[in-house]
Amino acid sequence: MTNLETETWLSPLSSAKGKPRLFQGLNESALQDILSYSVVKEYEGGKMLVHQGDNVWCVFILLDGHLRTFRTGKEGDEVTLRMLDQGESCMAATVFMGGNSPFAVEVTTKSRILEVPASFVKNFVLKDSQFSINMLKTLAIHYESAIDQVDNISIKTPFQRIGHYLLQRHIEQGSNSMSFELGFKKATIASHLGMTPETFSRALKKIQKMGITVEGNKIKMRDAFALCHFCDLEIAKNCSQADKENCPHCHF
Amino acid sequence: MTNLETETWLSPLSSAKGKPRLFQGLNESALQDILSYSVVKEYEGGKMLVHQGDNVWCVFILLDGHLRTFRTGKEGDEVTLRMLDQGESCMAATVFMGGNSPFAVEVTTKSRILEVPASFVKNFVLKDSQFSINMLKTLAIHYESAIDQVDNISIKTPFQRIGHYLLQRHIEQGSNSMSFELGFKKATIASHLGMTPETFSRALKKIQKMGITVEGNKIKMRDAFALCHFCDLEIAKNCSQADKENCPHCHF
DNA sequence: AAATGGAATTGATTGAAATCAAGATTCGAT
DNA sequence: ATCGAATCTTGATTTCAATCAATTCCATTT
Repeated sequence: MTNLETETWLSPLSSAKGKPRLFQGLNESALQDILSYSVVKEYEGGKMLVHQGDNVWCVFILLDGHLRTFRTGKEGDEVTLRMLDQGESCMAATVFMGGNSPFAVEVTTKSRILEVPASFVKNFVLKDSQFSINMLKTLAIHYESAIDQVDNISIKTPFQRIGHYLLQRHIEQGSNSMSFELGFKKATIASHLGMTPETFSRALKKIQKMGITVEGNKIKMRDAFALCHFCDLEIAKNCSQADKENCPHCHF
Repeated sequence: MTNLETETWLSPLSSAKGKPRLFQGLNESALQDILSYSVVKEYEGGKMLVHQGDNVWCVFILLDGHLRTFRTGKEGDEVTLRMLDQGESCMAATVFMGGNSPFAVEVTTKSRILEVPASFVKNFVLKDSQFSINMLKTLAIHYESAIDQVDNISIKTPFQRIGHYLLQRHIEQGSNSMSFELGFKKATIASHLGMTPETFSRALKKIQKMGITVEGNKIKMRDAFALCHFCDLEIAKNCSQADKENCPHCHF
């Protein structure tokens, strides 16, 4: 497989924005090594990639599309754990635990996915220390965002949760534009935030009084600081406006 | 520092039960290497080891005592994230993220703690692949238990959460004895399970109708299966009775 | 043994989000 | 454009856990 082909087939592997964290800083030969053991597959929206309790044989890296990981309770209720965008990966933790997946993975929109065999991954972390660092960082990020989710669900009101979520999305998407996409179905986000779609809808309505306009999947902000009310230390870390004079709320 | 001294000062490092996961499978020289860069400190209960947002300079490994990690919201409400027993560690993820701690760490009972400098840890994962594996497993476990917490809080009733928690404790503590310790203050557990102490107390009362006796901090079970009702795939993994004929509920 | 203070329990009340139940809106397919 | 299905919104009601408030229990100390 030549370099050119790699670039073509696996565009996110080289693009700045969606480049998988797992591949950052790897030298070309390491990357080729990984790719030679992996396969790229396409899935339609709705397909279940992994069922809760499945034994997983690979790590999934999302080249294109959207995935959702979620957990189902005995009575069929479910929580959305993560909503994955291009470049993100899942099943890394499960592969290291060597057991069954504690959650399910669903393709929400048509996706192209790189599947790296678990056995290869386990060997490769021993050989390539950059890859091992990437793995550690990936798991650390997942862990921290799970903590965030616990925090959100247990000590924030639905209103605050949505504000916090919107602010996060806004900053992730470059924070310069005055508008951004919700990216996922509202019911999915609601489930991620630990509330029903009805509650989500109502809280979203309430938030419009703060200078936010919601049109379907598009969120428009009156000004750059409309969501600052929901900021916290975690978010401020990634905010380009933090500590600037013109940010009215960054007084941590 | 001789071997004998190590054994004496750092008993959990060699004991089977509480041996830190981070040190499992390390050869003696690696262990000595780590220890020579680390310090052991003693703290009284109540001491705050880390405040939310602090910059951390080390990984903590609990040799003796109990710790609690928790997160505080803007209005002062808090969630307990983890309750650490002997041999467990914290701050590993934060060290790899290289930022500020997203949660606080409190000493709940007098503790002896091994403090391993962050800079050393970051270097050592590059040198010792067994250590790097241990680190990955540790993070994976933390991640999975955070997922468990999300699951608990958002799709289980308080009653189910407590049952699940008790069963977990029971199995952790060797599941042969018909009784086990709660281990932490009830209010702390309540906070970990996302409920108030009042709700915790009421649900605990309700659970006694299932053949569980609660006396202060001690839980006694009428029979080995009293808590099986709360079992799930995650727990069954670690249950020595799983898949056995005599377990009335293991029909996964 | 009495006294103190923190922790846990118990009861009464409130409130916020889930649930139940219709509509409205969007989107895709024909 | 028209139909149908899925998604989302809105309103009315219920329910479960939080809150408020008062004891009781327990561990320490004196």
